[in-house]
Amino acid sequence: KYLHNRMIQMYGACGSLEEARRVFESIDHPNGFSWNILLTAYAQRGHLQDSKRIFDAMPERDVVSWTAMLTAYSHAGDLHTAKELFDQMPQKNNVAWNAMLHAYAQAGYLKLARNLFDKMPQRNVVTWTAMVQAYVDHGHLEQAGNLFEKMREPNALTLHCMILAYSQAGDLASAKRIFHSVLCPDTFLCNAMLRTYSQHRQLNECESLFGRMPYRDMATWTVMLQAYALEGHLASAKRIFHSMPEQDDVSWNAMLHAFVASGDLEEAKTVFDTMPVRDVISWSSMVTAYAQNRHLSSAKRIFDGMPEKDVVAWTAIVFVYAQNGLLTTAAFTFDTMPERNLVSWNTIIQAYGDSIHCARGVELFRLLEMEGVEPD
RNA sequence: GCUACACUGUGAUUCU
Repeated sequence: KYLHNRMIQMYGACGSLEEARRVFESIDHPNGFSWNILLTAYAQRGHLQDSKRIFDAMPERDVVSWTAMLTAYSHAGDLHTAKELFDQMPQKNNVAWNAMLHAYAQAGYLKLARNLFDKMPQRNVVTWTAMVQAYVDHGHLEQAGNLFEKMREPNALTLHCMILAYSQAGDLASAKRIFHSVLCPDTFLCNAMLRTYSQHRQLNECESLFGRMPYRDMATWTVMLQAYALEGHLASAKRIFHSMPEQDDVSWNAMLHAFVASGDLEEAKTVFDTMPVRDVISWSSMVTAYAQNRHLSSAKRIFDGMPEKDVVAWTAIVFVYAQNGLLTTAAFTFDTMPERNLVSWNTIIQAYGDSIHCARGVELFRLLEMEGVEPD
């Protein structure tokens, strides 16, 4: 049963929900773990209705099941139902309170989040970090800083959150100060600081920190690769890529994208043909690569050849059509694509806005709001 | 012993 549960979880993690369900159904008497794991597999993939069906079918629901549902509704933007679940939960633990706090924060209700924070039975480091993060995300840097100062045991994640906050606010000095307040920063934290330096185009600082890091993981190398690529040092980026102890799918994609972004179609093609595994990210990078070089038909050929397409890939091809003046094709593709998000809406609205059909752009903007997508 | 909460590296639009 333990092994079966692990299998359900693994299938769920890689998105094979059918397989996950098959394993679940092969279990004689699934235990509470099995049910919860299946439930979260569906919930974390955004299959809200299926999650709810599983939740309702469960022989018994514990605090884990309730919290998983709460989070699922929160991620789907349904704060109302999330709150109802929270109120109906037979018992609540710290995790449940934290999940509700985060739900409020995600929905932009900072005051409600803070009220919850103040009246919670206990607060742990997750609670504090979620609250700090909430202030950061909504641009309340001062309150974030105040709360942070009061924390007794910030962990790497909390520090990372503050580093990011100061970095986004353009206050590199404060970010550095926090980083240097840690005696032995772990790889996680160093990576965050590396990225911050990279974003502020401090390549020398990147190199110096990189050189001082006792341990490097995949993220370390990939951030360095990007830092060089961002400055246009493609040869150095390539050198980093080949110096890595091993390459994973993320670093391959980062290398590919570096060449795409630099406009080097030939190198991009070579990487694409060499990489051991091409996922949906690699394919859409290639769509963009051809589109940038005005190879409309090649872009389309790559797109059509994709084994699976996600919303990013669809949006990329819509943009390619629009950019080449094929507004009708862009619109048709937009209408028929299986899923749309804010970026896809922006893309099609801008396409109309740039054309003589800007009234249609305005019309689409209203449609976007009707679909319940929050415009930016 | 396995499940739920904040959480570091890769792709699309605009702005910086």
